[in-house]
Amino acid sequence: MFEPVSPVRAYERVVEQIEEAVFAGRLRPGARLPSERDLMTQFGVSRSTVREALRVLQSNGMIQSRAGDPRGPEVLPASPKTLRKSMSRLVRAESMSLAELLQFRMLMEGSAYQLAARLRTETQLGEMETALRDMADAKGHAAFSDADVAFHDAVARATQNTLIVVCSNVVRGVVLDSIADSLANAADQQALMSAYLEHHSDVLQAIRDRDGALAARLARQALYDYYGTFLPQTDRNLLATLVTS
Amino acid sequence: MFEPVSPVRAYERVVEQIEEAVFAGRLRPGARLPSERDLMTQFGVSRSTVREALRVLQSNGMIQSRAGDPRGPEVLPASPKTLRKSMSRLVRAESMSLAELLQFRMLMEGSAYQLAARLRTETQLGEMETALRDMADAKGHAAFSDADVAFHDAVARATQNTLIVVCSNVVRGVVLDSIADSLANAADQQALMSAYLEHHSDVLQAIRDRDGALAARLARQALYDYYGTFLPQTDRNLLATLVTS
DNA sequence: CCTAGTACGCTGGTCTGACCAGTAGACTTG
DNA sequence: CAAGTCTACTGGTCAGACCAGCGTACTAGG
Repeated sequence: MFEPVSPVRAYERVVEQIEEAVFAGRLRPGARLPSERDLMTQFGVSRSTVREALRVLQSNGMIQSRAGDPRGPEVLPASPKTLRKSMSRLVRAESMSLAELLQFRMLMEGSAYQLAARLRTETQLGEMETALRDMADAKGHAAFSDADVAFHDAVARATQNTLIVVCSNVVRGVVLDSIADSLANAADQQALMSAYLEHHSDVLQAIRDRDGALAARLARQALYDYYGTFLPQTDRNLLATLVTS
Repeated sequence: MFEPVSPVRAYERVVEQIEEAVFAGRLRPGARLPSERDLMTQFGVSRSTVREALRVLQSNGMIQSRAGDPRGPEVLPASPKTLRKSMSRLVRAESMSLAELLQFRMLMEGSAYQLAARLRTETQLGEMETALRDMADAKGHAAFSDADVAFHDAVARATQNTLIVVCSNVVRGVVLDSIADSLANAADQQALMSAYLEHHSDVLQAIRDRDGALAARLARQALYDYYGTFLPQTDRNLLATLVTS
């Protein structure tokens, strides 16, 4: 019949007020908050309380403070970093398998590529081509990976859906988080990379042809071939059925 | 050539150590941390530092503390709550439209339903039927919504992919966050609900028949019909093309 | 003997006041 | 006018204090 109530701590109200100001646009990214000592008089609380509030905001990625900077804490632009952090955390806590992550990514990226094939503009096609060329020219693993990210981002942007862009990015990051070391030690990196590259040029062609179904299938195939090598056989079989569907 | 370094604050190391203990399983959900005064001697820092560390952990949803409880701060089980919070935050900050959210949900849920149709067991089919019956029997909006959640969860679980379960849940939550008020004031709630219900029983039949493509299409259709009424016409047209693809 | 009620010892939440290293910008110096 | 120095303030940390709130152990009453 009634809802349980919990006491509202002082620092929570400080957080709320600052959050509200950010969301309402009164505090834009790049703006500076008053110093802790100013905030403490403005809110009428002690510095410890202000500091705990700022700590929360900082851990949420909303502000950043540097010791000594007379300009005060900086309001940061929204970033998917915290999203990625909390997803990574959950993946670890629930001990999700790489197979699950990969399956999810295949599903999501498949849908995204299908949509992208339909909506892509010539400009975006150009971005994808550039990224692909960068991948081919890449010397080290880092450069290759950067170009890869650029390619996927270009495709995601072609969907004209910000949430798809963000989530693709985040999920890719989470997959990489949980595989980074295996990837670095992979025996036949070179072969893997060139196969991956070839797949992507096929994907690009499908997107150019506005063949969404094909683009989706090829994207799933590329993921399967690239990351599947790190999976145990049983998981690999499970994902194989996803490639063609 | 070199990476920029930032000074590591004391409270960050405290956070790291406690996080590490949680991830390594040395601190399981339900366990209690030492009191702040104990932690301060164990870490060799002041109470303010300990408190700022605990504040960060609390805002990440890893612990919870109650004033006066002699058992100390409680380690919480991992929960998608923070994931939802950070996604909601991002949606607001990037001012994503409802159309984008819905499009994303249609894509993701479509894929999930397709997979669920293939993998569902008889038990899960039973869970879906129960949820559907609860929806039909539901008196108020709250009960209806609860049963709806149960249905979607049952389908998500049928995919046997934890990440799909979590993300479906989160995205549904985010959509509801950004529409809750419109939904409550909807003129023809009753008609909307009964149409929604009918769609779901069709979806269930498709899942029962293991017809993934149909299940996906019907799921997208249901979302479109239900939430589409809250969209401006142009956005609605955009999503309409998604339903049949 | 058991139960109801109370008192205690601790908890977290908040405040005060202090010190330090670090930074930006004004200020001085060549 | 450019180089370097100085200073006033910043955030990070510490110490010590007080309060309300919670469990528990103890006590008084049945």
